[in-house]
Amino acid sequence: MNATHERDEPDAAAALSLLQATVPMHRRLVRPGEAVYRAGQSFTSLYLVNSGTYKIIHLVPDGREQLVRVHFKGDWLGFDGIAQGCHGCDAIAMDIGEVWSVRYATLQQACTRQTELLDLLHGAMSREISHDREWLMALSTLGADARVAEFLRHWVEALQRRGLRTDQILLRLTRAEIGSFLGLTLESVSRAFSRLAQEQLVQFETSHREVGIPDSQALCRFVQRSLSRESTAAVS
Amino acid sequence: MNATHERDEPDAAAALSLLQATVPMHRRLVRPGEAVYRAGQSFTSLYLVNSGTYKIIHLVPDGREQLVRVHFKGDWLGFDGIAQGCHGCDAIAMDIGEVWSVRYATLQQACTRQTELLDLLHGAMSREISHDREWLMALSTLGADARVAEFLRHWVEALQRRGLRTDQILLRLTRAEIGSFLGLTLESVSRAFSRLAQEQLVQFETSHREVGIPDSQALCRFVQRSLSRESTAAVS
DNA sequence: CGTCCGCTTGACAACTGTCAACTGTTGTGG
DNA sequence: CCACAACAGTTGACAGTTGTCAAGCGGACG
Repeated sequence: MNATHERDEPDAAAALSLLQATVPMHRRLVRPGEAVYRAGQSFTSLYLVNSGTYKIIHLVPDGREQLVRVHFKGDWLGFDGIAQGCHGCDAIAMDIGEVWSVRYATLQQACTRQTELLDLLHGAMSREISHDREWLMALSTLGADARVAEFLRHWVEALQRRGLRTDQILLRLTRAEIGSFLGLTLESVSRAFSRLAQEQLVQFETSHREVGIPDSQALCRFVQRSLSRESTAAVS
Repeated sequence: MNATHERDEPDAAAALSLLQATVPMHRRLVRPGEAVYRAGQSFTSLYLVNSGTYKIIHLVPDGREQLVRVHFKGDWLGFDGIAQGCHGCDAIAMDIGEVWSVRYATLQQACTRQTELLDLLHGAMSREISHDREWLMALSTLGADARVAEFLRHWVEALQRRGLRTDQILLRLTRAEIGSFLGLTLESVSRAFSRLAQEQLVQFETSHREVGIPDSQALCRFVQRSLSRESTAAVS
């Protein structure tokens, strides 16, 4: 599939094989735009991503939608439902993919026997919490250009951990969706992309969704510089 | 202590008594400014808050600090450490309080025997994820005034769930700390408070840290109104 | 009593949102 | 095959919000 010979993220591979070995689950194929689950739907199962890309969105009454998060292979979907008993967001497939659904009750019982499974689950939830916190901090400290750069950096990092190519990434999101995630308007996202392109940090080919990343390190440096310039919102 | 005769949040009380009954733990008293754990410190234990208020902060190299979250009785501290093996933030006591520390390895073993404990833990982590997501959305959609209102609303809600008085709350945070949490400058926070006071949504007594909330419902309405006015950052 | 610190307020600058025009692509139907 | 509409994206001009800088107030504490 790619130049690195399917060297998937260790965690992702381990999670998938362990789950396959210990718990009964249901493989489900999804098509672009199809929902894995929807907000309000009662919580019964967790979903482990085997392939594809998924967006978590929150629908506001007006019909507008807010992008909350993007998930890749090895990620779990649906943790938000455990506490409340129903899901708070929609999980939508962005391309053809496969999720493995596991009944939560079953998983719970399996956890009492398999400590590795418990580790796996807690690790995934913990990572989810850390990830959300990183974004909380990013949103409260970074300006528009740096937010878009950080968005790309995270995407690249996610692909990197899964052994996929990172010099050319395909965002299956509109500018408006990216903006709704970053707290910006679509125009601000577009301008940010233009400025990043001017600084040679990204390149656009024929499609505006395909982003060339010549040097992912340079993106990190850009975000770091932006952080150190902003003495903003700091204490003493 | 208060008019409602110590009617604590059911969840919090249940969590505390269940933990006490099933797992060996260490009661630890903390004083204002004392750290429960610090960023970089290796992860060994989780901490369940028995009393007091705690802030989770992230220290940036420059010595500046970023407020990430505030915790109350019944909340767990330290989930972010599970995946990475060390804590990513500092947890600092804001007043005198008591936390119950439980070795994670021990807790894990106990979970294999006590399903209720597993439920409890997963519920807490799930709630943490939902909570962070709510704030992600708030930060990307709300203006300055609404963010401050939302901040107060959350604080009130947290006290309400624990059966404490909510008409008069004591923020143990400076304007700068609130600002760092909300992605605003201390001046913007101050101005937002002034505008909320003008609209009779809050009242300030002698101290600027004591906030009177005559009608917490009105705060909700204010945030809702603010949301519907902003067709911002929406998709189609 | 004086200093330090947290808070408020004002004036101005910078950034982002709003509105509008325009380009380019895609898909549909004549 | 072309005309057309629909849609994603870019760009410019301008307005609104928030950040920056500066001044001043008042309580806490030595």
